[in-house]
Amino acid sequence: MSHTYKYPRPALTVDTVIFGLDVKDYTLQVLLVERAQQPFKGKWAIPGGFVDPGESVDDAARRELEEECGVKNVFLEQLYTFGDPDRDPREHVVTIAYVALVNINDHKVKAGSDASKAEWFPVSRLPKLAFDHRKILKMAIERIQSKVRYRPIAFELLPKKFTLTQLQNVYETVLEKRFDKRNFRKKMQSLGIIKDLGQTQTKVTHRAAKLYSLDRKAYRELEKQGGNLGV
Amino acid sequence: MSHTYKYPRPALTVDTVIFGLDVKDYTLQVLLVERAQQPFKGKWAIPGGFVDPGESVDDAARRELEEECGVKNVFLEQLYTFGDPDRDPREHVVTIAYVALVNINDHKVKAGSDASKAEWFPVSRLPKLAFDHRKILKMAIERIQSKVRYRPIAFELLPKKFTLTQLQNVYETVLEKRFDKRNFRKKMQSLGIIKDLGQTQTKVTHRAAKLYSLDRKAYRELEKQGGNLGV
DNA sequence: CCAAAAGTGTTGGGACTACACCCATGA
DNA sequence: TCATGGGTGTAGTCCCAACACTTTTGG
Repeated sequence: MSHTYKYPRPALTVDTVIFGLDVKDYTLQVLLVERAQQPFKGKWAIPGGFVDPGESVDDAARRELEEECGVKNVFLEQLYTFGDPDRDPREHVVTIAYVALVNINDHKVKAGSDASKAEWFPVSRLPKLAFDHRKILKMAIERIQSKVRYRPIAFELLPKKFTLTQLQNVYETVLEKRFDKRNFRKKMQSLGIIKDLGQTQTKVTHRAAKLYSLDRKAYRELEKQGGNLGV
Repeated sequence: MSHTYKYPRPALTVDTVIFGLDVKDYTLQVLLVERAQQPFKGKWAIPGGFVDPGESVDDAARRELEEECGVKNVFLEQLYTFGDPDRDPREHVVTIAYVALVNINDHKVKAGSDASKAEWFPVSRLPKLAFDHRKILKMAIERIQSKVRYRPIAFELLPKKFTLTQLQNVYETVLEKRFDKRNFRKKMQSLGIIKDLGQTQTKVTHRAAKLYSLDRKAYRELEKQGGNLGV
């Protein structure tokens, strides 16, 4: 079956830049797929696919992310729409790019469900990319870094109960920057968005750390006042 | 002539939220067009149109803006892509929204070039809008306000030579907020992005104000350091 | 000399930075 | 008792907000 329109239409795809956080070795990584076909056969690319008509583009991105990574309910947001007519040599393909952030340790090697193979790359050592994907990725890195300063996405990557050191590690990894431990703790505590659970770690070979959880209600309050996290 | 594709494709449009600044009465306004056809006949809408294949979506937005408003080289940037399948009752239409900012006094009544009539509305008194345009407009207002804090778009709305009071008026109008005159001046001067031209106003019935111009080189320096304007 | 807008300096408080040491735990 | 990471307080600096009066100009 085919589809006929009065005027020509560009094709529409969704591409999702999936960032994975490896808190263990302080690296921010990206999931890329190797292209099995021309054009750019053998080059690495940001995973993506066509938007099914009748499907919202947000849903297309969520579907894509789940197929690729098997995750739901992670940070996922629209980045930008790239619409140069020559970004794909075959025809005019407009792509709506999304950014996602997942905990890499939960999604280790997880090959793509289609024919292509998928692999994590540290953002500091990227391979050659297909299409205009280098440009998309550059914008995605800027976005994820600025986003983490304003929204509590760092918390999404941690277990419900976490220590302040774990939280600090997430920030340091995404922002590729170290913070002073004392100042970081003071800042987080003064924001009033984390709750001391009155519990501690167990089975650690050193002083057990206190456990905290995100106080979502307080967070939403802060958010309303345009609150950034000041990190 | 018609166009046939193997898989169905959503239609793709560009809608541009055109903000006009009226420095005289401190209002931020939006240019809307009245719809001549169904659906939403008689309702007001954000001006827009289809993306011609082979045309970049940025170019489509620039073309749209020039047709609608007769302006070039003003602030214009992509806002967000809206892709719910039911946002248009006829079929799945994905729209890439843009935001523009022009000086309303240069573009007074300027009716749209197509059949519909165009009118400026203060953002505080908007009519009923077609489609999901209320949602688009809300996001556009947030964007223009946050943008003006980070980028020197205020300067685009002023003549090459301007006074500090004029500059302050632009900020106050877009942000719908008043600033302390002394602090505003100190801030702007300390940023080092404006040059004192050593000239003054003429033909004013009060003390003549000094004239300044934007120092674009210094501005780009500041921009590199992620510099926001702190207003 | 009056009206109208231009122009300017100081002070207090809050937030950030930088910095070094003691504490609890299990091996 | 040692190794490991957890946990804390203070002082200096900078930036911001708040605030009122004098100056220049043309009418």
